[in-house]
Amino acid sequence: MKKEYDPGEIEQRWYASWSEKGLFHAEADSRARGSYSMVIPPPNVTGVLHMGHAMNNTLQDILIRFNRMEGLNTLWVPGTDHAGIATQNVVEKDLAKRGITRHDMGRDAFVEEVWKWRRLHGDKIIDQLKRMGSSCDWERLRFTMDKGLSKAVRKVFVSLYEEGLIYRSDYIVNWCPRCHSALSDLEVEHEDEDGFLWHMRYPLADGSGEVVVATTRPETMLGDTAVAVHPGDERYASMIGKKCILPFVDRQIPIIEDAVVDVEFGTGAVKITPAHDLNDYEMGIRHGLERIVIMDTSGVMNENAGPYKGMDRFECRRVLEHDLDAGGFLVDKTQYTVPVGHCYRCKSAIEPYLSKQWFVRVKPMAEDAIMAVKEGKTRILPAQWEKTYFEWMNNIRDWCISRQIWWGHRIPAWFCDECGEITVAQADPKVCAHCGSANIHQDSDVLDTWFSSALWPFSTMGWPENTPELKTFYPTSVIITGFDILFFWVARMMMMGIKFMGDVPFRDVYLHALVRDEHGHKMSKSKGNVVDPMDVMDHYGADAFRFTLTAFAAMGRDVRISDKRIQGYRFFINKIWNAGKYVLNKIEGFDPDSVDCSSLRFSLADQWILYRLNHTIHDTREALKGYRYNEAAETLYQFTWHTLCDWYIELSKNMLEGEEKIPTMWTLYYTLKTSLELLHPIIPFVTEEIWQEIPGKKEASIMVAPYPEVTDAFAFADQAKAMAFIIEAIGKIRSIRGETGISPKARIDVVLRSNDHKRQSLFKANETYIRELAVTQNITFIPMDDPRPPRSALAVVSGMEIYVLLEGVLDIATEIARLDKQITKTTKELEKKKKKLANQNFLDKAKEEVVDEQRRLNDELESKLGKLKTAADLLKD
RNA sequence: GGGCGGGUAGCUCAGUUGGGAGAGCAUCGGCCUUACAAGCCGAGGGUCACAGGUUCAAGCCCUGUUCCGCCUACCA
Repeated sequence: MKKEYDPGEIEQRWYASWSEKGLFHAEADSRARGSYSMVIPPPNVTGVLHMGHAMNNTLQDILIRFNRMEGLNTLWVPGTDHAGIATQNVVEKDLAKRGITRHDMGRDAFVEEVWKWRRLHGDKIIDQLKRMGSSCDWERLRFTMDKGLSKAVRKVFVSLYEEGLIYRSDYIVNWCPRCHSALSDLEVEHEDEDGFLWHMRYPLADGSGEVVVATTRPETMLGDTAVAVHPGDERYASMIGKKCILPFVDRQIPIIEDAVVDVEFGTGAVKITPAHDLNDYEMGIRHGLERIVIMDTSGVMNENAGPYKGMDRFECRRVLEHDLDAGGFLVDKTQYTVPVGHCYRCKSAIEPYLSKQWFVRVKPMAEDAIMAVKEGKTRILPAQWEKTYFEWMNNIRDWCISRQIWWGHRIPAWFCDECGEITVAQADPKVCAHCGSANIHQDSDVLDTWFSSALWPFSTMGWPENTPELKTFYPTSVIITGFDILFFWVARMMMMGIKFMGDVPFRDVYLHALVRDEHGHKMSKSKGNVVDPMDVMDHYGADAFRFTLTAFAAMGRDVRISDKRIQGYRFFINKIWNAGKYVLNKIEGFDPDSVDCSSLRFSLADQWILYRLNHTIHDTREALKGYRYNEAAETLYQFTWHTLCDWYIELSKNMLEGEEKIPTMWTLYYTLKTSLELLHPIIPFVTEEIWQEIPGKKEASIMVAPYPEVTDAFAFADQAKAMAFIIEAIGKIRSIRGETGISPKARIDVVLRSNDHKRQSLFKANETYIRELAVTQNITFIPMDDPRPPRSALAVVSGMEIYVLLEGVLDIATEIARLDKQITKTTKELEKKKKKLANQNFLDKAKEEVVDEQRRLNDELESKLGKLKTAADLLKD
């Protein structure tokens, strides 16, 4: 084995090996062992791996590998998402470089171009996931525009349509004038911007006065069809029913009353533009108002805008303001913060726009999805997200699913040019279902990308066929994803899964945090703070990267990735490597299969590490089962480095001779192997590399080795406690050495003074540990009747005093100072304890075991303090 | 406007039934001890945002204040 761990070559080699052996594959066999399944949140096919993916896939892979080692029939379905608008934008940009627009090509050619793009670049992110070690079943790789998935999409659309849950209607939608498409409410990002509130006057038609309205969007006045005031607003009572004149377009519009109007806001009179504002649209329906669309699909003013026709909407605003002012219509203009919606893809300002769109009536499905969580059929973790889920589900509005783009699932609806009716069908119809005319054409819109994603947990398993996959693996065990797509995706999968499969799509939902930069800022290209996971892996290896993400994945908290931290865990990987190297070297030629471990005479140190290992197994398993990733990582880090390496391996160096040799070799072998298996789900590569070198009979890969289980055979609680005393003593002696500046090489003499015979014999029997790890020479045991050794440093442990003889080793003054420091510290602690125990209420009301514990600690501190004081006095004389 | 999360060591963060405040990095001192200097041994450092309350006991539970972040919203 090489001196330093080199991840690059090793990671590549093992991934290929696992793949060749078919270890990622799961068969759909419901008779087999229990099953465990997951579907990947499909990354955009245009995507490149970012920190979010890295986090997401690491957490998934850990659970997949853990459960696979548990012996479950474990499936992880991978795939990619066609990502309608995003992908179309990418390909359009590509074409633009060649001076071509999609309109030059036409729809069919453009769609073919996107497929071509996908074939060329679409698997990049898949390769990156492999680089991370993701153990997906690649034989089952799916794409949301696959034949099978497209079939599922059509089936769902047609069913919902027939049930009346999908309908087509005029409505105000979020329109992106750049993408030329409607967007769902979720695809709009709101942001407060500095704007203005314009007050403008509309003269009354009968010349009896004027009404002043306030608006943040003066250009929409061109589409006004009413002015509304609150019922009973005395200021305007006399105007109700009258008409006012809209400047520039000279339209007469009524003044109406509606309870929605806020008396306090602005002038208490609001202009109503039913075709360009949702509120106004709804008010328009209530009052039967005309709807005048004043812009085209690019946000350019149309013929209804009269003299402003042909102007961009923002240019129109500027010109109109000038004209209003010039015409004496502008009363006031004040600074005002206004929330503006932006397209989540291209960031253009969203235009509320009246158009005909397809919608899903989601209320009934939302109710079932709420019930499923309330009844515990699906658990949402961390639990605080449940509330958010309910909140959204309860206030859900119909889902606009049509998009005016070309890349995506075409809506399976055909319009009849003869009778005007709509035919919705799974198979492309030849004639209109209503009048039989062959003169039909398909709706040009495609479906919202999330429509197909909503079906992902069952469409990837072959639905609508009744496949063995569905039987074996549905519902999936858990979905792991970022909280940012709880509504986009998780909620909709819940609705669709319950609707079409009759059961929830997953038992658990685990929502992880966002990965941010080290200062807590969201990573973005414009900020230039993006850390590329591929760079990280090039530098530190996939294992170090995965371990970092895991250690940071505390439930419900943002993750701040920092280079330093990754480096720290890179060192940890190297530490494991070196421990492996040490153990393998020491057990060379050792055949673990020839040893019956139940007949081995384990040393105290052996028993101690086996006991600690048992605990580590328990804690790690519990943490993983509870999605407490950071705890699992922390537990294993502490055990491997600070228990196994710092203590046991050091202790083992003096136990590889004589009768201790075989038990020590076995313990080294066993502890290393088990630790690697425990670590494998988090850091698959380095663990496999070392594990393969371990002697003895074992599985073809650590990937399919059984995950370690707690065993009664190592329930060495008493021995572990005894060893802990020795470790404590070694620590105390080392501390004295360190603090008083005794040379690390100087073998010192130590006197252990105690009347505790058991303790004395324990230390006598295990003298070697102290001699080697605390670098001592003579260790003398004396009873409490014997006088304290003069000119010595003192450390107090429970039931024993430890004296380090200083004669000729160092200056007494240093030790006096050291003791004084400890006396101060101990006195403080003791005071706190005394105060507590002096409180009668505490003694009366606290649990008995708590009081006893406090008394014990008090006594211990008291005795320690006394000893320290005596020792200090002695030295001062 | 509504909702959620957070404020713990210089930095990044743990701390799940309330009972002696932790880790990593950074800092300081000492070590090339034959697995590892990407390492080993030792040390220093915190009125757990602030103010109240509950309790024998609060980083943890309750109320209020404040600061930061996020989500959500049809206040023109």
